[in-house]
Amino acid sequence: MGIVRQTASVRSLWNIFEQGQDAISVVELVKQLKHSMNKTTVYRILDRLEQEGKLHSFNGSDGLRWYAKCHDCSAEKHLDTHPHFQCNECGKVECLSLNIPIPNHLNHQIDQAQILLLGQCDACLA
Amino acid sequence: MGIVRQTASVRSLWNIFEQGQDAISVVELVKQLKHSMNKTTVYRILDRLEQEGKLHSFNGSDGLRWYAKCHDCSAEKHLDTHPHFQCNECGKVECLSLNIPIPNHLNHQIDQAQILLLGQCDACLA
DNA sequence: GTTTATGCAAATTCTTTGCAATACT
DNA sequence: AGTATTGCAAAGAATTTGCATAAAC
Repeated sequence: MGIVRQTASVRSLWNIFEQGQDAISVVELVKQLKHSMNKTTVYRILDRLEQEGKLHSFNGSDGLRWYAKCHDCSAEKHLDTHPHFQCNECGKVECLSLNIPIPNHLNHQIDQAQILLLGQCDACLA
Repeated sequence: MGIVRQTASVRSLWNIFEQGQDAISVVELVKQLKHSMNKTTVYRILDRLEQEGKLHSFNGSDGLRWYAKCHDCSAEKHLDTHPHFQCNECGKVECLSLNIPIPNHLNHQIDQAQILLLGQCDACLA
């Protein structure tokens, strides 16, 4: 795993991403890992995994920081413009695998895009 | 269902939006209005103005809540998809007046879009 | 006069920091 | 051995809440 050492904590945390839903808030992770590691450690591991390009983070509409496994964003060549969908009711966040075209004639240098779509998920609609 | 009253505080706060840049963080507003009203009041007025449709809010990459005057979003008919641009260096946020097309074949009910573009503003590039 | 707005202080919640101790390679 | 990682406690920062008072309609 490169610079990031293979500690038990890192494996526990990564495991959650391998098995669970694709986007999880830090708060939720801290809650789930409460008995196996300190919350500070959770924050720090997430930081490292993001720097390594294994995860990407964004801010939910709830003001929390969310992390998700990187799919195409690891390429790093082009601007990653896949949106995240957050349910207004249950708060769950989901990565959507598609590309939202961003016009490039804006006279701004754009390095990153955070696209958050808010609505209701199928479960909450039913 | 209460009405929004025209108080001196509301006018002071609104004044900042009329004169200043189009997007301001709550923290900045609290700082600017420190001597004329309590920070709790700032939060509450912003809340009301947003409910009235005069302002819209979104979360910056800094984790802060930002507010901006509504332009087209007041129409409320269609999905407002104008992006906000935040400079990674100075942190300033700007509303960009354009429409980012969101595909509607996603099988999600989408009520709102928060599009945050990150990069460097002209001032910081120079 | 009734209802909404405000101030103040305190509480909550999320995140970061410092430092000594521990575990990885 | 050397360096990255962790735990813990404490600090910081943003936002919310409860309640009594004040101001708007």
